[in-house]
Amino acid sequence: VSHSRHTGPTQERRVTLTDVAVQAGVSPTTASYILNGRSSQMRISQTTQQRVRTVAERLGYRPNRQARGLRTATTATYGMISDFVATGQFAGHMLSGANAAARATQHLLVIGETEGDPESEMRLVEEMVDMQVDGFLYATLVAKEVTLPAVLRSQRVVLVNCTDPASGLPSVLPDDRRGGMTAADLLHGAVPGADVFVVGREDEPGLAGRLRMEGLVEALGATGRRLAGVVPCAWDVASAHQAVGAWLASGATPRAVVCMNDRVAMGTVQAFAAHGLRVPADVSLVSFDGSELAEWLRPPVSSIALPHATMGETAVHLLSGARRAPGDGRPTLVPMPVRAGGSLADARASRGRESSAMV
Amino acid sequence: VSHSRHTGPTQERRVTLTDVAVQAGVSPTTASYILNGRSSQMRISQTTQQRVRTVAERLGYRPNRQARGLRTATTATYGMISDFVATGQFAGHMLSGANAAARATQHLLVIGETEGDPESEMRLVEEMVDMQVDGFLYATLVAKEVTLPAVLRSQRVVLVNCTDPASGLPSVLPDDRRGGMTAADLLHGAVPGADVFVVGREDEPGLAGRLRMEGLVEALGATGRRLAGVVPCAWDVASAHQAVGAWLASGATPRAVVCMNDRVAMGTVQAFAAHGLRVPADVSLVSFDGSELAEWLRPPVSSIALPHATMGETAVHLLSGARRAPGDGRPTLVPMPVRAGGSLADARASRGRESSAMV
DNA sequence: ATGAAAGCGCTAACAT
DNA sequence: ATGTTAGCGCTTTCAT
Repeated sequence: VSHSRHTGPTQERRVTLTDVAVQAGVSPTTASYILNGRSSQMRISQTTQQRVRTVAERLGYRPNRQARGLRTATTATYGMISDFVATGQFAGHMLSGANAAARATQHLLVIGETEGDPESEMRLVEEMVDMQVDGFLYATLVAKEVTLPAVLRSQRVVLVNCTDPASGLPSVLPDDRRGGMTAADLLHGAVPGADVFVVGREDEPGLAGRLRMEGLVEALGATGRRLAGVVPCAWDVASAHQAVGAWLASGATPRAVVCMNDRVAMGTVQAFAAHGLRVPADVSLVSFDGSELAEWLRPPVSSIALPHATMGETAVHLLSGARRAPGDGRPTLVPMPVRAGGSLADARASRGRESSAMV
Repeated sequence: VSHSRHTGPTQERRVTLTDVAVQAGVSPTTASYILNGRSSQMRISQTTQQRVRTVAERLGYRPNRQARGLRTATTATYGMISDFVATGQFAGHMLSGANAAARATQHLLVIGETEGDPESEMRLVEEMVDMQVDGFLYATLVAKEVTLPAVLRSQRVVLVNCTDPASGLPSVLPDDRRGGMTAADLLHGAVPGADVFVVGREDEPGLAGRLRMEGLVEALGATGRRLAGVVPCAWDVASAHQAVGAWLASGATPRAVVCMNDRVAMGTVQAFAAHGLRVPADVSLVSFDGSELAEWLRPPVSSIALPHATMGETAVHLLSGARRAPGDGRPTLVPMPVRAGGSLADARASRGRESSAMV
């Protein structure tokens, strides 16, 4: 090995497979087989294997992924196209889950934020295709139906938090319908007889509102109840605060409320506080999202969580594992776990203490 | 063009540079120069240029980035190593800013979440080095001093939201010190004579607490005031709620408060409400972070924002532009903009109306 | 049980 | 003003 000239720093050349082969006294072919763990099918002697491995280790050999990729037309990377990654913590959780799952198969994640711009989206996808990512995650901030951009049609792709029903492409969605049922069950457990109200418009953009409502109504029906009413408002703090405030001012005295998301829950809690309604003593509350915000409220609000991390993971598994499942087309639904807070009355406590000791 | 056999779908081969060259009747070299916009220095005739471009367009030619990369030891990607991307919305904003800046130079972003595990971090970096990313962004959730992992020493790298003082490596940090001064100024404008209190421990992990405090004290001093006191608590909602509650219960009647972050502000506001203190009529409030949470509080809290998106952008510019600025070693400080809420008293209104019309 | 040789698609010296 | 040639580092078919 020649030394660099004494001017300037040594520009270390990376160790190549050939370097290893030469040092170990074998051909690159042999070295390649051994280092890729295919030596058994090739019947290479134990001693040679050991020698090559040792040399590789000593030299600190690391394969050049571009060279390998050029040969195999793969990259060990997945591309993730998302409309919004800066808004809320949802994208972060999805990314986190997807990243973890990708790591488990030695893959890296390339990301791109489109900001909802089709032009930008197209360019992003094209560049990722050019670099030969092994597959795409196509994610949206809000759960909804989409039409997959044309450039992605010919790619291996899994939709996350969205579906393209027409295409039958694999997709991963939160199970909002069942989530709605869970909400009903939780309130039933807390305030058995009570009328149930919903805060938040059903027809907010996206699938969530409709599905949660469906599940809620169905579960209520199963125990012979009906939805007592909806306080319509946009799914944000200020709207909920205002709408619930007006509702209470008009004389409402709710005992069981479902909030369409945690921001709505925050506005609702603010309005309750302003009207002297105590949670959960006077009114029980359950919400959706499972964000940190729910924990921060007084009392912490029980929330049915959007399982973004799990969705990210699941999507990557779909992408990597299962040989393109026989295009059954039905979305993979991920259950929404309950993040328990203190916003649900303890039915046992209010019904009397016959059944359990005090806590 | 030959058709595929009638069994199975057509496996379209990608158009290569050679395809274009052949179709245009030139050599790959010529085509390469033209399509890379270097035809002028090579003195290639206008007609040839036009012809090649047309053919490339017609064939839908797209360069194979791995092939190019193998040749140039380049990838047009940056690697971003972050400890936590799922926690809070900060990582999302940084990613978003970094992504936007990277896009502007045709670069893609490869991300990796280490979860604070050095082992995982090392592997992530190694894999990114193997794929020959053109540079690294090394980011932390909490602003702090770090020691750059050894594997990254030899790489082009910019630290984001952290510094490695010993190394003199380029880094980007929020200007928390000046942010502290801004807080003092805002309160001075709102309740000129009032004693100023801080909620939140100064020695929370990370640089932010100390710097904000420094700036605050300095700015107070500049107008002949002192910090009236600190309500020490962890930087989260529950701690702040509890600590401020106890403080008020002991008889405190603050008129000007700085909260160390928006979660602390939330707890503080909750405690104020519980004690009948109105914001901003009774007490003025300013906070740090500039998160959505601040907007959601009643009233919205004025917050000095962590400029994560700008930091991400800046870091990418540092990485791509400036030929490794003469290792001056001082961090690039990004200003923290004020996100105005309604938590600051209007001093003019309370002092009388001589100076301005009512709004 | 191992090696020679070809080639992935591109760029860049070096010819003309 | 354009073409020839070599080679980036790896995998893989085919020989031996």
